[in-house]
Amino acid sequence: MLKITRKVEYALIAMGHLQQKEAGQLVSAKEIAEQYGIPQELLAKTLQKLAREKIIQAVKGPAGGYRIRKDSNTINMTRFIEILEGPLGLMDCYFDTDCIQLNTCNIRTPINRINDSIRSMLDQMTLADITN
Amino acid sequence: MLKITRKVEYALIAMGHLQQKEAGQLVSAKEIAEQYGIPQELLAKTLQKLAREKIIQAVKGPAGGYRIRKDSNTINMTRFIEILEGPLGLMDCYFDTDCIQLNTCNIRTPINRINDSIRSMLDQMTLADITN
DNA sequence: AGTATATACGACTTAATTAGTCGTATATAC
DNA sequence: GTATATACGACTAATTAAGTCGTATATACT
Repeated sequence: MLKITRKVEYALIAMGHLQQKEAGQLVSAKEIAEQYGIPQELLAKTLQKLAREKIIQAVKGPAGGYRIRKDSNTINMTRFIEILEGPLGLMDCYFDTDCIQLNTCNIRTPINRINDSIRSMLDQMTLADITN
Repeated sequence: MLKITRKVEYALIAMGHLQQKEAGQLVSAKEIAEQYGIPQELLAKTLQKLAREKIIQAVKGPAGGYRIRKDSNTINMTRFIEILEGPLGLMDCYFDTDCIQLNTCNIRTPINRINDSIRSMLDQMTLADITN
């Protein structure tokens, strides 16, 4: 509980790695996977998601790979996590409002307050804060 | 991801319910389970854990049940959650230090900083903040 | 043109965690 | 002694996360 998934973990490791490279330098998923001992295909899929959302840039073909964008490290952690894992909330009713217990539930409001706290914390945190 | 488990959810609902009762009044797991439409046995087990840790007081026998203690609502959320779910950290390496990747891992420190932020937030939050 | 290597991506399988159930023991009020 | 409540470990079911596979596409290089 309250754990980050491997997808996010691997993605952060990769972002950290990419940011250490000189601007414009391409690194393949394979290279990163090997260096950190993580499953290549899984890492590839998460990097593809990030590329789709324009967090990083992908280049196909041999000698291709991924590279950082100018604004890559200004993205906040809420967005980053939600790209990879979907909606970020302590309970589903933070997004879905079709809970049967909604009327009797006596903790929805306070839980959502915690939620907001965590979210705003992650909102204010950029990738640069993590990977630098 | 970053979700609270049902155990904690149910426990919070129950605590909220107990706190609404007058001091010393006993409420059975069955009664709470029925009122909020949650599985009785599961709720019972979580309340037992809380009783074992002296968060609430249990009374056996017919007309028995659980009741709030004087200091029940001064407990902080980190402790409350950890009683029910065990160690609370975004990554296992926050507690276990036997990760193979520890040496190559480039995100351990920053992740732990986030961890500390979330923990201290939950540390400063008492049960009363949630259930009142 | 053909080959090697990279991303792209959906479908699938396996592993791990969470949720919920069951059986049995114990305490106690009536 | 019976009914009802907590106590608690063992078990099963359901859900989610982790990882794999197959296939398509782009492209640099020979």
